[in-house]
Amino acid sequence: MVRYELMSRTYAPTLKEDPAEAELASHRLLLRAGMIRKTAAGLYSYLPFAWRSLMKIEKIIRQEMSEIGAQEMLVPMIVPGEIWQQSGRWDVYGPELLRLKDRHGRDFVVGPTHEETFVDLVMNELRSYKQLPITLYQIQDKFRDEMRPRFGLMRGREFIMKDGYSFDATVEGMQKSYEDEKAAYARICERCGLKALPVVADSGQIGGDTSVEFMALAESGEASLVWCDCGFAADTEAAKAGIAVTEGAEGELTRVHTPGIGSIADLAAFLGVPENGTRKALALVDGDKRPTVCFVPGDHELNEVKAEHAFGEYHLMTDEELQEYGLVKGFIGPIGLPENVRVCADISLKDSIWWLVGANEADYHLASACRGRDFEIPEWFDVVTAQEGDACPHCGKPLHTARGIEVSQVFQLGTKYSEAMGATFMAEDGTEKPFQMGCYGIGVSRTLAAIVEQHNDDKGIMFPVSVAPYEVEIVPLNVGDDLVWPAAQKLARLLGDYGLQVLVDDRDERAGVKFADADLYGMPYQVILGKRGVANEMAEVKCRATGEREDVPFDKLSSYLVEKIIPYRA
RNA sequence: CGGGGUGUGGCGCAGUUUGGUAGCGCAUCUGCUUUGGGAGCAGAGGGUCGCUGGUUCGAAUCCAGUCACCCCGACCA
Repeated sequence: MVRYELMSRTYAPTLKEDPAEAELASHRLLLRAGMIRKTAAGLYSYLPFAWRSLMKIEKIIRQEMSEIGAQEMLVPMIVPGEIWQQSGRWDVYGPELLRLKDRHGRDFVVGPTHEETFVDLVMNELRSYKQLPITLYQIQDKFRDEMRPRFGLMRGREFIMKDGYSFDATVEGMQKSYEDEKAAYARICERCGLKALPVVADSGQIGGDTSVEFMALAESGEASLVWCDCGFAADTEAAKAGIAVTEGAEGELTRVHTPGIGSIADLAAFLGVPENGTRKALALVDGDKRPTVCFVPGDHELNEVKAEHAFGEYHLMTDEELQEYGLVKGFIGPIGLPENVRVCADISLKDSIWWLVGANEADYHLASACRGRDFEIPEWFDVVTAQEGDACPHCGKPLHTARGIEVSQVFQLGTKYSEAMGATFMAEDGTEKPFQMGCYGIGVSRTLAAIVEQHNDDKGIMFPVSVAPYEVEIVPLNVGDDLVWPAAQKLARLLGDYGLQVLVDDRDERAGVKFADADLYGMPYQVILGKRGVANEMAEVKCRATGEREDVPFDKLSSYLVEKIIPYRA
């Protein structure tokens, strides 16, 4: 019975130098610590240490799922194309979806997510409201053919995901299932040692109305979010913030000569007004191929996700298109636009009457343009990205911005998939109704990357106890010594007997090599055994996270470490 | 997919501009010394320079094509 692991028997090849391809701390350190290796672009092999860590993350997930009554199961990774055609996503999902044909020419996809499979699974057996609610989940590899995989585990093409699906009879039931799952997700992040924030999110390609994603706060995160002291937080792609705009001067419509001043920054400086006192005109071609001009506050940016909700498959006009539609780049305004142009504006401008705008004529702007008197805006959309200082939609205080890694997301799907696929049950009132669904995803491998991202220093990883591959690493400095090595074995066995997960660096390496590797691996506690200490039955215990060292007598070592470790297990 | 870049022993790189038959550091193996923060000395093994074709007496080097990977932009756990 092995109660501890020998370094010489595991496979964790470290790199002394930084790999050229790694930019992010997590990518760099997971490679250097011998936890992952790239098999191809966006495809990573998980080596033993990474796998042990992932198993712990999964264990935490399983415990929390069990707490809320969700059942684990497993469906095939390969999905018949037919059910994707039923849901309609076969045509909607782009090249990110890996499609393949079997030898008979039948269509299949490698599952990027499994709403279809689960709906197809339950629709014939769940026939009555009496069988509901039910929540099923699995932990499985997913494949998304990302256009640009990067950052190691952060954005791979194949990745480990926990995906869960709830089936309810009523909207209220679905909301309860959703809230349970959301609460479990918050606990999962916390137990994995992640500082994460639930933020209001866009529901993207998955669909549905209500969605929250959990963002692990990290400067290196690809997602940006806004948050408020009152507890509100949202993905900037979804945030409906209050935006302060400055009114233009009241008075007669005035033509202002602004030679060569086509940018907002130049215009604001030239006329001595704040940038949000100007109105930026964005020219685009909407999903129906109509030329469109959309006005936004001068200091805000168009948000691509929101714009897609408003305009469909739009694109910003090229210089050629601007010319073709008779628009003057840098000087577009609402007065005197060509007839066929669709005109709209961001809702933050709805209360604003006096505008400073382009004159639709090179080198001229219009001051005191009065909405209602000089022009009208027929359509209003929420299309700009919230930014630092915008007002919180809940309490009105200024929002802060931060960056984060999206580790998980929960969605209220409603009947999107059940209706499309004809998945119904018999309701209490005797009518056939589509299931009310929710779906819930955790990027398991991305969670590992996020943990490393939040717990590292210049020497390496600093694993939280709950997800560390091993809890203790014993570092005998001289394995050839006839006192040190027997002591290392004895202590390893002892700590193992107390249930601690122990790794012993039994390699015949120099002290410096072992110290450097131990710091790189980042096991929470190092037990360092040198000749002098061992002669006095003393071990030096180093806490990786704090750097604190303490000399502990052999006979106190197990109780010392048990006390430090057991309470911090997940 | 658009733009930029890189492919040379296991890893990190030089050599390419100006063609002349491949080098450095780390790692590996052997021996001796060393042994609490990535050791020293001596010796050894390992590369048809991503691939294909072309130019040339001669190609890592020049030309064409192709593949892979990385970085910047549009998607998402």
